[in-house]
Amino acid sequence: MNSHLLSGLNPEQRAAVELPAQSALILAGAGSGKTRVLTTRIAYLINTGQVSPHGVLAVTFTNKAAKEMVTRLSAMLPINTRGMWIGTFHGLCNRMLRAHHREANLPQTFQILDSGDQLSAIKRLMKSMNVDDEKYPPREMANFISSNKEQGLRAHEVEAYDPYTRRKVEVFAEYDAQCQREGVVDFSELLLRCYELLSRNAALREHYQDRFKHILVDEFQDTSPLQYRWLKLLAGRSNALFAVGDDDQSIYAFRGANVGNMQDLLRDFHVESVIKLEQNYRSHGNILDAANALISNNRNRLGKNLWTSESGGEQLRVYEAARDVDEAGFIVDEIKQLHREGVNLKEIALLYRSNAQSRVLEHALVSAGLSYRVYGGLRFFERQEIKHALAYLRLMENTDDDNALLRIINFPTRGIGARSIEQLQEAAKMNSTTLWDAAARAGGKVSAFVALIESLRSATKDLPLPEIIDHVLEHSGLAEHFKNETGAKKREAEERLENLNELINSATMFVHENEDDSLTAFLTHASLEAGEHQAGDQDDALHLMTVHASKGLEFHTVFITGLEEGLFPHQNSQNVDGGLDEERRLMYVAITRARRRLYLTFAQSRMLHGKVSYGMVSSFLRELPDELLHWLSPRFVARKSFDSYLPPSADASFGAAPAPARADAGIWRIGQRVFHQKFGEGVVTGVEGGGADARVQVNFKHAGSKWLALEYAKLTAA
DNA sequence: CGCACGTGGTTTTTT
DNA sequence: ACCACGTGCG
Repeated sequence: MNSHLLSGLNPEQRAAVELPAQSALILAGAGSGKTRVLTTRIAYLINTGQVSPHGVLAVTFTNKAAKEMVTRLSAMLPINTRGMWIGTFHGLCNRMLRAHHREANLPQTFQILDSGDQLSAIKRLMKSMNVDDEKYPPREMANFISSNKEQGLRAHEVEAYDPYTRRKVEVFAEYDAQCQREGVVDFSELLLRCYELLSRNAALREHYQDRFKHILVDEFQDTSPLQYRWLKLLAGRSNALFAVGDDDQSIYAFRGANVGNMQDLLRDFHVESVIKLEQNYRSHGNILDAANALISNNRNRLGKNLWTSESGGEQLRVYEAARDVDEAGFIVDEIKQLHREGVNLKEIALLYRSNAQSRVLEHALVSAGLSYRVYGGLRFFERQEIKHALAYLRLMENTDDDNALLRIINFPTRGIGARSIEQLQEAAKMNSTTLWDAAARAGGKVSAFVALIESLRSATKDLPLPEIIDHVLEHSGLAEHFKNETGAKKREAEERLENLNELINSATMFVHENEDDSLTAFLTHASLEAGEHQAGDQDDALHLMTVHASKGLEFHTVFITGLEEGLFPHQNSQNVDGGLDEERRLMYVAITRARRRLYLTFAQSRMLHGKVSYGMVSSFLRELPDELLHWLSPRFVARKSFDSYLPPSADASFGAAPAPARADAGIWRIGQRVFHQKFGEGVVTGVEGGGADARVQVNFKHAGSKWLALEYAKLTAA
């Protein structure tokens, strides 16, 4: 009965699916059928009676991936996937913590702080602790706390040898105490708390170890140390951990991912079988050859080479533009041509390293009347009006949630000013209570607010979820507030009202799709699934997104734009250990998104932070074999190498584009290798100013990064 | 309380 | 260039 499951799998995929019940690492290259192997493995285990659906735990990073797995599994097996433990790390930890909230020392209705909530909680705390927010930027503090938790560390476990770090540790400790008082947890707390729950409570740990005979992990290269420890704990001595990942696509080290987990897994789980999935079903040969050539420049790889049974296909098309706007113009022309040839717009992606680059592209697309969609902006549950509505609901659920209270105590305005709020905070601090308790004892407008929340709560006690929300919107004054808006803000307010209505719709959907249709469950859903970027695959529109956001997707045609030294690879990666390698993996991800056609474009100059800046072609382009590239810009037709690169002004014959306004920083360009009498070797990382003020920034091998005034500094090309 | 203006920062991001 | 945030005034 498994023949239909296994048919169509190549030998390696099949070997992975049919592995005996032991831990394994599947090195799955881009486009090698990774998700298919993962889901087929689960179906196979269940079908062969090796495990019941009840005994499987499958974990992913995104809700999208989890959903996809469930959908595919349902198509393969006639089982109810609803109760199965398939989800994100955060989703599964949340589930365990809810089930054992007492043991985890949490209220049953604990709420989840998203990154924005976390930041405001930290700001508030720092104010009350009198911490200087110039010396300790709240954002940095949030990072400090989260990254320590991702390492599995509590405040008292952090090594602090200097007063600066010690102060941060104090805030860390106080922050956790504040969250505990308020009955809220942030994202990393969800994981750490769950880890601690399992590690301290032997009975619980053994219960889950007995249950989950097979643990499957997607995108294993993206796991953090804490996530890995959590997996190890659940796997225990005898369960099988089936990890699928690709070290070459590890692009999230900056947020705590640890590729080293792959090596550790081999050692810790005595993995005998590493299976490599190297056959690619996505791209033509030249695209894969380019990807392979590029990534071979990285050291410390587990080693993998993608191949395809398809033909080589086209060469990669390279285009150099004078300015960013010309780059955009070229892209528009090519897209129009492709569209005429019958390629759907939604089969074309424009990728860039950083979000700011979308602006110029968007401008050109609008002028040309091409429809597009930018992926990755603000998400539904992160919109201001939605967060306000949710804050009412959260406060009704859990009055200890100071964050929620502060957000809405004066929104819409009800005459409770900064002064009254300060008094509340002082009173709460004095009596070590929450703001709600302090508010309950206050009079006047504050007590009216307390009464409002209480009346919302009692009036909605027995209502179904969508009606609760409807009632709150109508009686909190939120809907009213936006309805009354006039003048310049009218349109904006109308949109916000629409979004609030959409919130009711999403609650209706939620009730239909979930067994647990409580308010708490919905609020959790809102925190953990910030809302898919509006779907809408129906209309034919171009895809614009960062390279990061493109991971996992594929397109007929891909444009990788802004291939300039300093942009991609990004100059900030220069100072980070292993930074360049991660940038190269990012480029590898970008290249492997393309099925048939790949454009690589760059510009000699572009607007950056409000100034024109000049860059050199990306070193990544130089790492691609010449024979795979087809130069579309005239300049380089006769030239095979970049070594004789000249500033734009030196070549008057270039195209018809107007010459860019020239910086007097002369011939120095970002990415250029230089030599200085005193500081030695370095690379130009910035160019600015003109005339006597012209300066270049150079990152010296030994002397570090410096700004040099060109009038005085003696720089030579190296 | 709310708006106007000034200032600083500006890679990537899911949960 | 652009946006988010904070301060000071009406």
